Amino acid sequence: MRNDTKIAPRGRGRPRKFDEEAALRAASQRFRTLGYANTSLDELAAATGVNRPSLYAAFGDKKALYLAGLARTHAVVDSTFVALHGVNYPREKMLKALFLGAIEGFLTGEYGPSGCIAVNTAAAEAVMDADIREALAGFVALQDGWIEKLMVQAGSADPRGDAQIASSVIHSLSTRARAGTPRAELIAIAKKATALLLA
Amino acid sequence: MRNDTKIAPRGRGRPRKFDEEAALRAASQRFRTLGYANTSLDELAAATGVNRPSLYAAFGDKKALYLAGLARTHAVVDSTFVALHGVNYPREKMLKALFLGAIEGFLTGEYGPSGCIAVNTAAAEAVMDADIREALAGFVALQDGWIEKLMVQAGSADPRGDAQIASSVIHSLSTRARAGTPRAELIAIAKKATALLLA
DNA sequence: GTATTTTTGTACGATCCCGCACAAAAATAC
DNA sequence: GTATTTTTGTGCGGGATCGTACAAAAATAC
Repeated sequence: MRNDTKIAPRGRGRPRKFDEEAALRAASQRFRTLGYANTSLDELAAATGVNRPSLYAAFGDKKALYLAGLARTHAVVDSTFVALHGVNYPREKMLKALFLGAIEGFLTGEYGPSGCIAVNTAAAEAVMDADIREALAGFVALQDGWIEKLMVQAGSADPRGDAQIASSVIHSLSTRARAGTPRAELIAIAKKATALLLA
Repeated sequence: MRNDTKIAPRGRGRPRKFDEEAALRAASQRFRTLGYANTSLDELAAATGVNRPSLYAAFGDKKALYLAGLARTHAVVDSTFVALHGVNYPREKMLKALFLGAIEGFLTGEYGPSGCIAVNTAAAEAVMDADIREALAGFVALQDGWIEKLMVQAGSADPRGDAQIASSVIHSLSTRARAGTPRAELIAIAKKATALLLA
């Protein structure tokens, strides 16, 4: 296995042994699998290969690391939407790509289908933690907003409403994936949603 | 405030000081607000008025108490669907009652809108804990199944598909409520979903 | 009134976990 | 080569948490 993620030189002191982006990716993976509250810093240190003090130095405390992971995922999702918007598919093909892409992502996971980190782990913390609640709201808004753009592009008569429904179905696909629903049923739901939105 | 929830006599030893159902309700409330992993037994003891050893004696460990709370909520939801099925509304009225009832429930909470305990707290544990995952799957199936029955009753041409979409929108309404989405927007989404399902 | 049974409530031990202190290590600057 | 700077990694202290042991309390059975 290659691990060539080189690190930008930092000028003076001892060079970092880890790649910040890779560590963030590993930490996010762990948070997504275990949930925020169940993920200990020891596990994060083990998963990232970075010991606790270095994690603190690089990211701050546990919550800051989690929020950084959410922000990274936010950026990844955003660029995915940029790409999908770029190809300019007709309505049906766009919906298909949207739903099926989401499903495949949601079926991913270290120990089984894990859905969306925001919908399925941030939500648990959202009532008592305003920062995480805002991050979750930001995710929802990102998805709603982009799908609305896609709907406009595809000539929807009610882009906002159609986007809210498509986005909602995606939320549910995330929950269902995590509940163990098999791929075939997720795809059936996506097909039905597509049919309703095209009618 | 009245508290007349009397306790069934238990025959021999010292009588219980608490009502099992009331304790379960209080515990579930706390789990819903804080999430499973964030809820300590000390908090549960404080919220229920039952000290830890008595909680263990009555329900078993923390997970058993949580699962009992989910089961109780499951039963409550089930009886709600029984009632909704009993009134035999026409399609539009039925969908309105379904969505608006869900929204009002999701906006409930000790410290702000808390959504559905299963969708928003069980999901976080679902990847690593098979018991909780099954409980979540049971919730999803309960809702899908009942809404399908309602769709049949209301004369839907595709009861299964329509039910899956309606159910999915409800999942998302739960997530959105927890993210802080205001009631008006939740209602707008419900209206749009109703329109699509009636088309 | 005595024995039995069940619940209560205090107290405890063991574990886990977070966040940081501190010295060693590894680089650059001069 | 010496000083400076930054990261590493061990190790620790305080605190929270889970689950249980054990004696006191409160009821019934005889």
